[in-house]
Amino acid sequence: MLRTHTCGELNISNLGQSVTLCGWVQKSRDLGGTTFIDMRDRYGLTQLVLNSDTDATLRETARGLTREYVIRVTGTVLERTSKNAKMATGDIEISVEAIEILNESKIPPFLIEDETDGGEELRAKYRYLDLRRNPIRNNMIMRHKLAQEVRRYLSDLDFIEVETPVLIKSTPEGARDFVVPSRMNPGEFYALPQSPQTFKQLLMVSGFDRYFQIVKCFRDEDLRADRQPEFTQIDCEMSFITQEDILNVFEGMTRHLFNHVKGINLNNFPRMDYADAMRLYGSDKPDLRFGIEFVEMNDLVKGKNFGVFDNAELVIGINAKGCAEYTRKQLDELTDWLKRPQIGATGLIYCRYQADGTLKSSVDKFYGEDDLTNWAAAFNAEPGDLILILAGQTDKVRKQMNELRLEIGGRLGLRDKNKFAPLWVVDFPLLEWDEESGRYHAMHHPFTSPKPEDIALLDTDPGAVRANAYDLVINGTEIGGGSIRIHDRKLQSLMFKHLGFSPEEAQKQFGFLMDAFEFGAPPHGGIAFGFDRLSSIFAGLDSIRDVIAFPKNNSGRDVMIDSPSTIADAQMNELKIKTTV
RNA sequence: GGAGUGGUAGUUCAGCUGGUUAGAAUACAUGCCUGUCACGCAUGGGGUCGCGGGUUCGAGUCCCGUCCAUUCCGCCA
Repeated sequence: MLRTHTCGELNISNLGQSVTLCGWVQKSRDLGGTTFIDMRDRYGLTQLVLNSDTDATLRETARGLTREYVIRVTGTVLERTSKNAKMATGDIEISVEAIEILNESKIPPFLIEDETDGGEELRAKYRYLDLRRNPIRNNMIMRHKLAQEVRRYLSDLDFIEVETPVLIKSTPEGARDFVVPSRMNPGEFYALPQSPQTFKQLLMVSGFDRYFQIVKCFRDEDLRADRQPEFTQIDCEMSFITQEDILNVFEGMTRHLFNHVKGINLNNFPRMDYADAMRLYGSDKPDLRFGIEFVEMNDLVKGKNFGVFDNAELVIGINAKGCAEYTRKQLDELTDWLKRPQIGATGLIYCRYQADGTLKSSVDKFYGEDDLTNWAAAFNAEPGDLILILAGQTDKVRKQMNELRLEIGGRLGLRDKNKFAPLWVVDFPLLEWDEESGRYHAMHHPFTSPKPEDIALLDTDPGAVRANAYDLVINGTEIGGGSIRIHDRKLQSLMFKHLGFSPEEAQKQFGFLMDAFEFGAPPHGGIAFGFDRLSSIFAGLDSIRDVIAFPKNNSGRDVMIDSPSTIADAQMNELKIKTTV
């Protein structure tokens, strides 16, 4: 070992000891007669001191040290004459007796400090320097703890971690696959898994009973702040269970993680039907850190000759508590914000419950005081509140109101990063109509089982069939999702039929799974958590990039190693990939 | 595929209705300073204003195109 201690552990109890530390030069402060150097490693910061008692050539060496030099220092632990309460090692300093320069460093392009001056792009290019900073390193440490606690919790419940293949088969369902050419099978391709879904089901057929894996998954779709082309899932599956068992085990896991990693004890997670989530919040992942439920107003507003409301399929409103003070200008800005193409509302109608108890709406021409009083009652509004109303086609207006609700919640400071509101959303629809392809798609995936009592509806009203599917939502982010699977060949075939597969296609794509179901497949189900998203929520971040050691940018590029990149013609030839221009 | 925002010193940014030599902070360099810890003080170096074209007597600023970054919509079973 080149060192006797780390830079984070020395304190007043070490006084007088001769120690050797290794680390990076964080900063030096040369006061003329005295030179202070802050030395950093993963564990902390220790101050070195050189003064008139120090050897002259040693002081000269110390003056030549600039930021990020890697040094090995031997000296004696002294009590500081002026202590620094803000530092863990602030009571002591090292009187330097020897300095060995282990490696020099160029001046880094941005500050290696908690509050850096570097922008995202620069930090990404020099990610190894960014990872030296406390906030990013702490994210990595927290992520490690999360993974460790996941393994501990699940292992204690007899789950077994099994690795599944990364080179698998491309399927047409779901997201676009990343593909890998096969040199030994010219013209053929592997696909990288979007999830280990079929493998974990086969492990259930194999009798593994309880499986999990912390595993990389891949989707070749456009990225977002919370979406990377390669991401990590906590993938889980259990046999001989009901939906209730899955919810209990994984609610337990989530609470275990909050308890052991953040020291937070969460109450029992509420549950909500998909239909209620859509009706009350316009979203299948409502942020329950705050209330503000939708109020449906059709009965209150129809038939008063106001065309916008009369022609609308749905009129809904929310009560923005205490926002009656909003000026006309603020409301116009809010309206413009709603009209942006990303949201696409056609207009915003409001009703102020003014401080003096009177009601004033933007549609007073059509609605009298009695009407507005009824509105206020429906919203439990009080003086000082502002009712915001949207009208239109049901799905669209709910989606728009969801955006408005989140915006208002944010403005009212109700989306506190230190508050955690988990929610199970259950009873998702099995199928979802897709205009583009003109057929139903599996809302979750094609292996999800329908609720037995709804199977009859498959032929008459496929969109109304509910699935044994569930999502775990925390603070409006989908953290996990799963389902009770189909374990019967006949039912699985029926599903593929409803998804527009011919029997031949179904056999070609998923025959291996349906064949397996014929050899004693147990009833099973599972769930997968987005590990990056979970980590980002624990870290209080909106983006998952800073909980990933080496993330990709918005275009799927790694700007540090500069990938993806072209390959040599020889490689292309070997892979039998034709180049067409 | 679409919409928004941005690109000016190593870095983060300012730069108005187009007008002298493009600024600030910080970083960096040099000097001074014996208790700093955001040390202080003084001095200094540092710019293809993303790239290409256009308008104009004159473009960092206006227009067109393009590239890059970022956020969102589509997409993501």
